[in-house]
Amino acid sequence: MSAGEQRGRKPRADVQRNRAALLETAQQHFLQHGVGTSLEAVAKEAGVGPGTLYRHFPTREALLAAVLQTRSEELVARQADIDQLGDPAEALEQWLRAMEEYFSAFSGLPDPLMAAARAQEPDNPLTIPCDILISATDQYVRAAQLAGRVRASVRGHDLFLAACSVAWIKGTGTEEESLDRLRTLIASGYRERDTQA
Amino acid sequence: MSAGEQRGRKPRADVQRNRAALLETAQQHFLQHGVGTSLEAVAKEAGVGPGTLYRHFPTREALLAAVLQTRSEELVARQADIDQLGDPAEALEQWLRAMEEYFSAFSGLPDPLMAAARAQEPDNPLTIPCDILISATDQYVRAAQLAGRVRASVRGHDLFLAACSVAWIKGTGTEEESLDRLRTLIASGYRERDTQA
DNA sequence: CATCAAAACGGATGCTGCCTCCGTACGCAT
DNA sequence: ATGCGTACGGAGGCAGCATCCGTTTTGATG
Repeated sequence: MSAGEQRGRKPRADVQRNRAALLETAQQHFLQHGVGTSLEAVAKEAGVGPGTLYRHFPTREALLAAVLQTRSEELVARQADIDQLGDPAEALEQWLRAMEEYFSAFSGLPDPLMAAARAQEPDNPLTIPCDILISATDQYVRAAQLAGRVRASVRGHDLFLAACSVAWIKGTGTEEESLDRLRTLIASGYRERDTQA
Repeated sequence: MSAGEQRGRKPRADVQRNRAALLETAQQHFLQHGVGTSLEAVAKEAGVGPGTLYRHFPTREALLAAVLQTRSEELVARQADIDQLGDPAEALEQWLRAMEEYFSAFSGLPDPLMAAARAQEPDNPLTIPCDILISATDQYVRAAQLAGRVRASVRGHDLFLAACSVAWIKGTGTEEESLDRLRTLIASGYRERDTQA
């Protein structure tokens, strides 16, 4: 049992070096040029051939998912903070902002993310993060609903889509003020109206 | 004055033929493969060389704008119907749906549209339609606000962005049910709460 | 109808990026 | 030190973009 770790040989040193260099360089390029950046350029700057890049990360999505790994962990870490909050409505709001920031880490990121969320191809490495995010959102939504702060008809998936939309618009270069107006609009949409008992 | 129409020569026949063929073929390809479709393929199927395509439409956006022309006119036509409606809230709602359909004419259309709406490059042929749409939206919003049906803080531009978002999500292949939920969410966001006098 | 010049055509061309394949070199175990 | 297996990386095939220029088409003119 526990077969995994180092069956047979020990992992080679250059493999780990190359992988690390690729991830670091890829992140820089994604940040500067968006998710559509040239993979050849990434390989060249990382000091490896194209073949090496594609062996480590067979598709653009695989590379993207690997680069996103760090940020995913940050998001999970933020969840701990958010869960500390007493107010479930406040928690939901902060969670939505956290997701939105995650989605807008790189320009153009929402597109492959949505594709992954929809397609349900189990081999797409972006599918897993998406599923996790959707169900996490749903939990925050339910909690806020139990407290009567969010309308009963709202689903986690709806707000996942909304956060993704805002991130997409952000990625198109819209001014922050317009984004804030949109966020407010959405918040007015999901919040429960004050029941005047 | 009225200098325009046919100064000097008469327009050549092949020019008009080619332009029409290109527009027709381009529309088919945009419909089937989205706005990112291969322009070479369009030219080939239209029976012209790449040079001819690029002479008629120097950029992808120019071709897109020309193809969109017909649909823009349909949208204007729908405005006449919508303006007939007595209820300004209903009018706004229908206008938003009409815009959304316009935005989702081709998969991937929202991206260049947003780019045009933001950039304000006067040479971008998509910029003009966007400006028109935003101000039209603003008029419907104002009318509905005067009737007390839409919250005072809402701007036409906000709902333009919202419609664009929904169209974008639609383009990613999300199911119609999820879209409807999102539309409802947005509507709840901009509608005035019932004032219980 | 014949001729001419302008205008338009279209394909060859150079470029960039994607992705694969395979001879070579490297690193680890012995 | 040696050998095996793994990983490397660049060459190469392909597709799409955008341009340039020799050739053809077209309408005007006499």
